Order: sequence, then C-alpha cells, then structure tokens
Amino acid sequence: MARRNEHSRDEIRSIALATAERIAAAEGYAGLSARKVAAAIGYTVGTLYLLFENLDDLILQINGRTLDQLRACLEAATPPDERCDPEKTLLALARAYIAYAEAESPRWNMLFEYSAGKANLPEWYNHKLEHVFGLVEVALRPLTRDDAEARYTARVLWAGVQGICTLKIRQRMDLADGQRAEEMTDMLIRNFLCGLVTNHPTCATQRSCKPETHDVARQNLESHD
Amino acid sequence: MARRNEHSRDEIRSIALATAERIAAAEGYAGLSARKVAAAIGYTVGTLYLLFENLDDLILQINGRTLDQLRACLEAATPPDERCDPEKTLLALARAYIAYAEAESPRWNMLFEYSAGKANLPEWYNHKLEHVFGLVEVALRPLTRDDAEARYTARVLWAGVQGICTLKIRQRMDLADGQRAEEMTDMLIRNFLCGLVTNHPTCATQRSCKPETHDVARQNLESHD
DNA sequence: GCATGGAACTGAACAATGTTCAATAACCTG
DNA sequence: CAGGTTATTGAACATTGTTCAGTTCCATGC
Repeated sequence: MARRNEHSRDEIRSIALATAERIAAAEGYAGLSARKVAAAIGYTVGTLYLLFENLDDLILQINGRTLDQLRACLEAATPPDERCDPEKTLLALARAYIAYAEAESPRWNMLFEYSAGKANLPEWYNHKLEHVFGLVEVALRPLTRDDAEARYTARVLWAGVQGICTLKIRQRMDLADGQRAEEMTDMLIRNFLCGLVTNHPTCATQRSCKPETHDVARQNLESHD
Repeated sequence: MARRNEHSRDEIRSIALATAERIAAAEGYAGLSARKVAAAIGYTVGTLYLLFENLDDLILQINGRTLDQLRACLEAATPPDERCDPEKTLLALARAYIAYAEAESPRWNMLFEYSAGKANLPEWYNHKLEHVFGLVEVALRPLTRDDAEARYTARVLWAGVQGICTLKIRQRMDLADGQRAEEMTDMLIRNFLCGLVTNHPTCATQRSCKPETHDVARQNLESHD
C-alpha cells in the first residue's frame, strides 16, 4: 500500500515528534529507535527518513521543543514585578530549572546526552539556547556594568546551577549526603552574588550579603546529618 | 585454536583495558565496540565477555582508571606548602581539572556519557569519585566549620566548575563569547569564596575579598569583545 | 603413556540497531 | 484513461551487543 495522504508532511512530522517524545519520556533516550517511532505513528521506517535527515535530527528537534518548554517554565517562575531583586529572581529561576529537570528528567537528560558528540549545532538551536540563558542574563543585568558582562556572568553562574542539577538528576546525590539540590543552588547563587556585589562598587543595587539566610541553610544542612 | 595461555587472565584484562582506552581516545566513545577491542588485542569477542561482564562493565573500568589519573593530576597541581591559602589551591585545582579535561577530552567525556544511564554505581567507583572530591574538600576545609560542611560546600562549588568545564569541552563556548574556561572558573571560585568567607565569621582565615582580582578578569572580558 | 576433566578460546548465531533505495501503489493531470 | 508524480513501503545491508555450543589444549591421575 502507499499514498495514503491522510496527513500533510508537516502533520506527520509533528505527530512523529510528539510520539517520539512520549516514547523517550517513558523509556528514556536509549529506548528510542526509528522502528519504534515509526510503528507507533503507523508508518514504516522509510517514511521517517523522509521527514528527518536521521535520528540525530529527530532528537535535535525534540531538544528544540524541550528548550521551548524549559524557557516557558522559567518565564512563568519569574513574575515581572519581582525584577527589581536579582537574587530573588535567580533563586526562583534555579528552583524552576530544577523542578523542570525533575519532572521531565528523561527529556532534560536528552538535552545533554545527544549533543555530547556533535560539535556544531544549527543556529536555530543555539538561538533557543540563548533564549533560555537570556532570562538569567536579564536577572543579572542590574548587578553588572553592561550587557556583555551580564552575558558572561550568566553563563558562569548557570553552568554552576546546571552542574548541580546534573548531580541531582543522575542520582549522584549520595555524593552529596542527600542534600536537596535546591539548597545547593541556593548556596551557590547566594555566595556567588555576594562576591559579585562586593566587587561591584558602582552598582546601584549594591548592598551587603545577608548572613541570616546562610544560617538557615546551615541549619538545614545539620539537620540532615 | 584455543588455549593459547600466553597471558594470564589479569594480563589480558589489563591489555584489553589499555587498548580500549587507546581506541576511545582516538575515535571517541562512539567508536568503541566489542569487536574492535577484541580484534585489537588479537582475541575474539567471546574472550572479551569472559573478562568483562559486558561493555558497560569495560567502560566503567576505564572510567575508574580515568578517575585515578584525574586525581593524580589534581594532586600534582596542589603542592602541600600552599595548603594555607584555600583560594590559591582551589584556583589551581580548577585549572588542573580543565587542563586534564582538555588534554584527555574523550576520556573525560566518557566519565559522563556512560554513567548517565546507570542509577547505582558500584561502591569501588563511588569511592574513587569521593577520592577526587576529597581534594576539594581538603582545600575548602579551613573555610568551613566541620568536615560535613566542607563536604557539602565542595560538592556545590565543584559541580559548578564541572558545569563550566562541560561547556568548554562540548564546545558550547560560542555561547560564552569565546571566554576561556579558566577565566570563568576563576570568577566562579572567587565570587563563591567571597560569599563563603563573608558569611563565616568564626573562621580564622577570614579576610575581605580582593576586588583587584576581579578588575583583572573584567579587563580580560572586555578585551575579548 | 594415556585417558579424562577442566580451562581457554573460538566463531557462528541472534536480535536489534541506523540507514538506504528499488519497487509499488495511489493520486493528479492532461 | 494514459502517464507522470508523489507518497509509502519493506526488503536489504552493515554494524552493534551478547550468548553459547563447540573445539582445542593443558594438567592431572592412573
């Protein structure tokens, strides 16, 4: 049989992507195979290769959608009226980031499992990536001199958050004595910002760090022993 | 033919591991296959499965050796006479970490590409991991109250360094405007320590942050625009 | 010196993978 | 309705991890 023409090319593409996402969410990155996706959407492997260059391409598309979702989650977690307090915003962003990674951990993992090999990602993908980072940049902007510095600083700080999140999701938490990832990112962000503000005399929002927040974190730490 | 008995079981194991490391270093994680390793050591696939439970096991063994190497590199980068200055030591550790990751990037990548899937790693492996983290803990110890806090803090900070390093190795550096990873870890560590020290009134080594070091970093940043 | 047991090693086999592409069936146009 | 186009198939290929019945050799006991 051939030429069913029930759906347009773009429709099948969307269906295939959605289905692949479902499979990956259920069975993880490893459980995703061309034949499985094809069977699930009622087509054969061959058709899949008319829609996507190859499996890597398919995964990249999924990752693109994931970045969109992630960005939306982070955006929802930062109400615009709080934009005056960078620390509050960054803490909220980190929590939202962790929450997403936990809720959608297979998807989130795929973000890194795939692109590990490939060196150059397409620009539309990099654009989405920058879009996510952009939220951190905006939050950090008041604490920096210019956009370039915000950009740089955001990457440093967020790479850190990302590292902690990875530790959490990959269940290397026994390494961290069962500490919750949120407490760790809190600590990272607070300490980092403290250093940032201290060495930023010209900034309007400068103020001293708040030791009491650290004491709270320290009490949490000790209660976990 | 069978029963050549040229080497003991342990010898073949070592040879196989070394050969697999060479292949992985040359062709990356993806280029590593059971048949390729078997052929390279002059045996057949079957023999390989007498030496290792499966390919995952083989890779885990390699990762274990990698952790040993890494630990040795980090140790060599921190002469014992500098142990009095935590910041100096941590900066040196980060640089050594990045240097190793760059020099042995396929190996270093394998550390994360593999264990992504597996939930529970064997305890001998976790032990090696802790051994690496231990160096960071020791360096941080003077800035913390007790060992538990040092342990916790080390994980937070090093997850951050790890995140930056990943960004660098996976060549997502276009995201970071071509900044060098070393500058980024410097910034992370300095800011983090500043926050740590500021909120640690009982610590003997307390002192104020050094703004001038940040100005240097900032000049580097601007010169890259 | 010879059988026998066990250890070392092989290589064919299986299932599953990504990927390709000639063949085919259905539709559209004239 | 003929002919061309397009959508779809499914068989085929190479390669992967993994298994295991079989083969070959060595050491031991008689």
